[in-house]
Amino acid sequence: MTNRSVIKFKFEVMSPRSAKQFDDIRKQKKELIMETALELFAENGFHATSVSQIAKKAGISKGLTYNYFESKQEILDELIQHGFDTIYDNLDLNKDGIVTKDEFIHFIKHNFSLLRENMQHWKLFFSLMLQPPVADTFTSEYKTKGEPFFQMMYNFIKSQGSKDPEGDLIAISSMLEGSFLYCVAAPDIFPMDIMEEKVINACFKIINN
Amino acid sequence: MTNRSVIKFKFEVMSPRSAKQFDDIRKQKKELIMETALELFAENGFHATSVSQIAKKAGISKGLTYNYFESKQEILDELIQHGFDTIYDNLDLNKDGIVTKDEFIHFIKHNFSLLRENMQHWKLFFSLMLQPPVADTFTSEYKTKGEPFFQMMYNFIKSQGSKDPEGDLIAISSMLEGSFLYCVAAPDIFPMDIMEEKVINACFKIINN
Amino acid sequence: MTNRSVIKFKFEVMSPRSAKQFDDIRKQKKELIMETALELFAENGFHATSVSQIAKKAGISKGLTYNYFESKQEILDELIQHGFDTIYDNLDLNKDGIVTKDEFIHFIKHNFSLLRENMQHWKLFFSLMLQPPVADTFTSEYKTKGEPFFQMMYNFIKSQGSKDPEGDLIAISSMLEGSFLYCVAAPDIFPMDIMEEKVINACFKIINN
Amino acid sequence: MTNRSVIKFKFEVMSPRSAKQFDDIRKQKKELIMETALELFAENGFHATSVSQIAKKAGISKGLTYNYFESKQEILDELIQHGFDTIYDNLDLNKDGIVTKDEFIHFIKHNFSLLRENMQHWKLFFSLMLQPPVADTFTSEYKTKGEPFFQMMYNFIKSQGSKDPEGDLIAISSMLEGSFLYCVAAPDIFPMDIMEEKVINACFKIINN
DNA sequence: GATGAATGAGTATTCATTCAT
DNA sequence: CATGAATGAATACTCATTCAT
Repeated sequence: MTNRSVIKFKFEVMSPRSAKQFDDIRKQKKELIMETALELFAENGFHATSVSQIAKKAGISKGLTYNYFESKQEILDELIQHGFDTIYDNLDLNKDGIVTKDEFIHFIKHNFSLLRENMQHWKLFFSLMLQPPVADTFTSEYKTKGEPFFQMMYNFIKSQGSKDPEGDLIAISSMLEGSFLYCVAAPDIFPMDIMEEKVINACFKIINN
Repeated sequence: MTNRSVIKFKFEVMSPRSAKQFDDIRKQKKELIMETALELFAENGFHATSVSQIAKKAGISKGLTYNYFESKQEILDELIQHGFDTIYDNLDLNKDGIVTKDEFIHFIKHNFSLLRENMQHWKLFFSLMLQPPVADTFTSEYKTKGEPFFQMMYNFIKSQGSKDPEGDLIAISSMLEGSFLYCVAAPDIFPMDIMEEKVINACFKIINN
Repeated sequence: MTNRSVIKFKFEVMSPRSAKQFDDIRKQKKELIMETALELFAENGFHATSVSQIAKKAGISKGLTYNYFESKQEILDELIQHGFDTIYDNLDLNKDGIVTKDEFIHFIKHNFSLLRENMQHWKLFFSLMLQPPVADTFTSEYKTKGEPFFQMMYNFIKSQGSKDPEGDLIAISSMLEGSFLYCVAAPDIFPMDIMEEKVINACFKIINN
Repeated sequence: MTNRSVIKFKFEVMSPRSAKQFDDIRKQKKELIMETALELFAENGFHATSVSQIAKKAGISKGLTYNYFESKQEILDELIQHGFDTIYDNLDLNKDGIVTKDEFIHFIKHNFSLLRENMQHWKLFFSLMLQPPVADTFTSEYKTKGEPFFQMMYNFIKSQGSKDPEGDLIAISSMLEGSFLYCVAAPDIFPMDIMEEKVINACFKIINN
C-alpha cells in the first residue's frame, strides 16, 4: 500500500461530497487569483506585476497559479472577458428596443455608478484598450458586445425626435466615453459629483435641438 | 601665412570634427532614436519594447542609445514632453483669451487633423494616461499644460451665451476627449469623416440651448 | 485509521516537501553559494567576479542565486558578517575581561592558526578593508566588534605591569595586524613557522620594558 | 596641397623646438592622467573607476587616454611602478649598510610623513597588495625592491646589540607594516599623533631586551 | 595630437514557467 | 491540490576600446 493509495483512500472516506466541494474551492481560488491580479494590474500595470506578487498577495504559492491558469497572459484574458461580461450583464438592456427617457437616464446613472464601484476594472480596461497588442481583440469584442448598446441608444435618440439620430449618437457616445475617461483617468479635473448631471443634460440638449 | 590658416591649423589639431558637426550628428541621432522608439512604444507598448529592439530598428548599437539617453524611461519622458509641446504649441491661437466662433471651429478641426496625422503619438499618449505609474506625472502635466485650454474654452462658451458655462465645458470637453479616443482607439466604430462635423454641431447644440 | 495518517494526508496535500526539507535545502544551497563566492572573491576580487561565475562554479543557475541573495553585494555582506562572527566568537575567551598570560598567548596562537586555516577569508577581509566603498562600513563594524578585543588587550597589558599601557596597546596591535598582513599577503617574506613565536616574544619585550 | 600637408608645413614653421615641446606636453599629459587616475582609483577602486571618469576629471577626451596608455590596466601598472619608485627613491638608504640610531629614527619618521603626504598612493598600494591578480606581481616586486630595506633594518638591529636580530626584524617589520595599515585604512582607531612615537619606542624595547 | 560617436561584449538582475516532491 | 526550488532567457544598462575625422 503506497502513500498514494492511502491518500486516495482517505480522500473518499473523508468527504462523500468532495467533488462538489473541491469544485467550489477551485472556483473560489480562481476568483481570488483574478481579483488579486486585477488589483495589481490596475495599480501597477500588467507588465510591472509579477506572478510572484500576485501569488504572495493572494496568499498562495507561485506554482498553484499555474494550476488555475495557463499563463499570466491568460489571467489577463479572463479578466477582460469577465470584465466585459460584468459590464454588459449589468446593462440590463431592453431587448425590445424600446427605451423610455427614464430608462435612458437610469442607464447613464447606472453606468456612472458602475464606473465608480468598479474603478479598477475600468481603469484597466481603458488602459488595455490602447495597449497593443490587446487593442485589436479588445476592439473587436467591444464592437460585438457594444452593438446592442449602440442600437438601443440609436433607437432612443430617434424616438426622442432627433433630427439627426446618427450624428447625435456619435456625439452622445463620444461624450459618455469621454466623461468615463475623465472619471477614471483624471478624476481631479472636473468635479465628479456634478459631472453626471451635466452630461445627462447635454445629451438632451443635443437630441432636442 | 595668414592668421586664418593658423586658426585652421589649431582647430584641426584640437578636434578634427567641428563642434557643429558633432552637434548635427547628435541632433539627428537623437531624433532617429526618438522616432523609432515612438513607433515601437505605440505599436507594442512601452514595457514590451526593449532597448535592443529600438537600437536594432534604428540601425545602431544598443550602447549608443545610452550615449543619448540616460535610460529607456528618459526616452519616454522626452517623447511625452515633446508631444505635449507639439500639441499645445498648435493650440494657442490667440493669447488674449478671446476666441471667436470661427477660431473655435478651426481649433477643433485642427485638433482632429493633428490627431489623424499623428495617430501614434496620441495612441501612445492615451495609453500612457491610464498606464501606471506614468499616469500620475502625466495627469499633473496634463492639468498644468491644459489649464489655458480649459480657460479658453470656458471663456468662449460663456461668450456664446451659454446659460451654464461650467456644465457645458464639462460636456464639451468630455465629448472632445471621447471623440479623440474613438478616433484613435476604435476608428472603425464610427465613420471618421463625419465625426468631426457631428461633434462640432453638438458643441453648439449644447451651448445654445 | 489513526489520527496520524490523517495528519500525514493533510500534510502531504499541502506541501509534498516538508518545511524541514525546504529548510535544509535552503541552508545547504546558501552555504554552497557563499563558499563558492568566497573562493572566487578571494581569488579574483569582488568586482572581477561575476554572478555567472559563482553560479557556474557552484553548479547552479544564475537565477537561483537571486533566490537566496538579494544581490551580489548581499553575498559579500553576509560573507563579511559571517567572517567577523567566526573570528570574534573564537576570541572571547573569558567574559570577565581578565586575561591571563597563558590566555593571551593562546589567543595569539589561536589567531595565527585561524589565519592559516582560513587564509581566504582573511585575504578577502584585508583587501576589503582598503577597498572603497566597502571600507567605511567595514571600518565601523571593525571598530564596534573590535572594541572588546582592544579593551581586553588593554587590560591585560596593564595587568602585566606595563608603564605605558596605551602606547603598548598601539604597538602590539600594530604588530599583530602587520604580522597577519604579512602572513596573508606576502607569506614568502618571513618564515611563517617562527613568526608566531617571535611576535609573541616581542609582545612581552614591549610590555615588560 | 591637401589639408594634411598644410598641417605638416605649419608644424615645422611654427616651432623649431616643437619636438621637445611636444615631448614635454606628452610628459605633462601623461602625468596628468596618472595623477587623476590615482585619485579616482584610491577613492573608488580600480574597477569602479571608468576611463570616462578619468578623462572627464582630467579635462581631456576619452580617446586621448589611449594615445598615452594601451589600456586602463596599463595606467594601473605604471602607477604601481611609479609608486614603488617614488617610495623607495625617497627612502634614501645608506648604501654602506651602516645605520645610526638617529638615521633609523629619522627613517621611520620619514616613512610616516611619506605616508601622510601620500595617503592615496599608499591606500591604493595596500588595497592592491591584497587584490588579485595584482597581488603576485606586487609581492615579487615588493620582495625585490624591499630587499635593501630589510637588509638595512637587519644590520641596524644587529648593531644595536639585539640578541635575536632576525626575530626582532620580523617583529619590527610587522609592527611598522601594521601601523602603516592602521594609518591608512583605519586612521580613527588610534590617535595618529602619538602613534609614531609609540611605535619608535616599541622598536627599541624589542631590540634592547 | 585630439575628439567623441560608435561598438559589442559584459554585468547584475528579473521573472514567467517547470517540476520533483 | 500545493509547494517553492530551480531554470534560462530576457532586460536595462555599463564600459573599455576603436576609429573616422
